[in-house]
Amino acid sequence: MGRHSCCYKQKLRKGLWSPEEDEKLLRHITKYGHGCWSSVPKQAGLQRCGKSCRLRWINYLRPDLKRGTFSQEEENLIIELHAVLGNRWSQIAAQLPGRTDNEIKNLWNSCLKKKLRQSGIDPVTHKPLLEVENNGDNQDRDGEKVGGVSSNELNLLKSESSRSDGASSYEQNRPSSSTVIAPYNKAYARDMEGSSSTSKINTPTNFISSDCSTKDLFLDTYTTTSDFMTYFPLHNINYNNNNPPTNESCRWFSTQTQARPFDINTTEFTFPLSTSSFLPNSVCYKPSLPVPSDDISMNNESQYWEATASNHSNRNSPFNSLHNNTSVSYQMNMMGSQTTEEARWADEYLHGNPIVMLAALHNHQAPESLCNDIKPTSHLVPDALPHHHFQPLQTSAIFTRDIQKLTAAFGHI
DNA sequence: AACAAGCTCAACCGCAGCAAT
DNA sequence: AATTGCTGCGGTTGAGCTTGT
Repeated sequence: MGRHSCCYKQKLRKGLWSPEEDEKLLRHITKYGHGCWSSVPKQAGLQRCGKSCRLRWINYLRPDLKRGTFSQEEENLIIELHAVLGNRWSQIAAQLPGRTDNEIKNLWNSCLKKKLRQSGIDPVTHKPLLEVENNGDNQDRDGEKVGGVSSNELNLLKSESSRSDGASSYEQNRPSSSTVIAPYNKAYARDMEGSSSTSKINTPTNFISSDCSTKDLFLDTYTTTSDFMTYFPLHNINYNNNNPPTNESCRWFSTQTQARPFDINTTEFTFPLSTSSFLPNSVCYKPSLPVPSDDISMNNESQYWEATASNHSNRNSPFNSLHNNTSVSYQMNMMGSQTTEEARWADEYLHGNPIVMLAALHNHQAPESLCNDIKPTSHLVPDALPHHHFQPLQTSAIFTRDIQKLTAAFGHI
């Protein structure tokens, strides 16, 4: 590489670690802890720089690392979190115990990105590829390189050139998830004010600052999503006093989050929740995920898919127009290599995704409209919270309760 | 069998943020 | 206020492996 590096300067060893080196480092850290990383190699008798030791420990030697391939649940969670956090790998990794940011980054770059593309979803924006491509000029069909620059890169360049505040391009390009989470922050805060279950929760003091932007709430108050998720007691989201959590619904969460065990019967959850937990039936991913059996109209998969598909003709749905649009998009994609299931998956990803859906709710916009900052037509966007509109779309009583809960919590989102 | 292309993953790099001086 | 050192992060590289021709 020929570039300057601390290892080069100090003539230290580089490259793969030998078992002996591993043993030395492991023994040293086990015995003394790492303390100041820059002094570790000397103390451990290694010809490495501290940075290299730290990396080796974090990515390989740490005893709490989970080895092996990623489970489907983990992959799903990564995709969800990426939609919210973008390439903030360390924050994503914080939600997956035993996984490193490097590991997740590698998985994303080698596998998940491709999966999303194949399903017609832009891995950068988490929007339909065609929609993304329609916004650009010299872009190919599936996000691959055109003239040496991928469509995603073009998008980034575009957004980069159009901004002046110096923030990362992804902040603009990605879905407005920060504005989505904020209502939950508020709802949660209000719930927690009168809750007896706050003992274990370190609720941020400026949690519900009314003049604070939603972005501030999300990104500043909770410096990370992991904070937000960690603080978030599930039952406060999904149920109100009239609808306490049932064993059945709890069982659903167990299946959805089985990668990380937690006690569903405790007063609150202390493990970081998947964003999909907000909307249990949203089924953001392929329907290999178990469909809850306890909920209305969700008793079998075919029924669910049927309901979702039939929504496209539901004139009352605020997402009617976008459904039609995306259906066309996916059908066009399917003319390539996509299967019906993939198209459905992509459809579900967008229209069942709690992030996108709540963004729509919050801004009174359809998900795509929200992404594009296009104001929806008024007849599609009722002023009141459209409870009934979501039922056919989500076919989820729990989701409806979520909305009611939010409405009860702070009225007009 | 040989080669190329694609993929995976460990490791390196530069940079930014922070604290100490 | 400027400098220095440390840490953590995200982007990138490249060796080794797998798969396809």
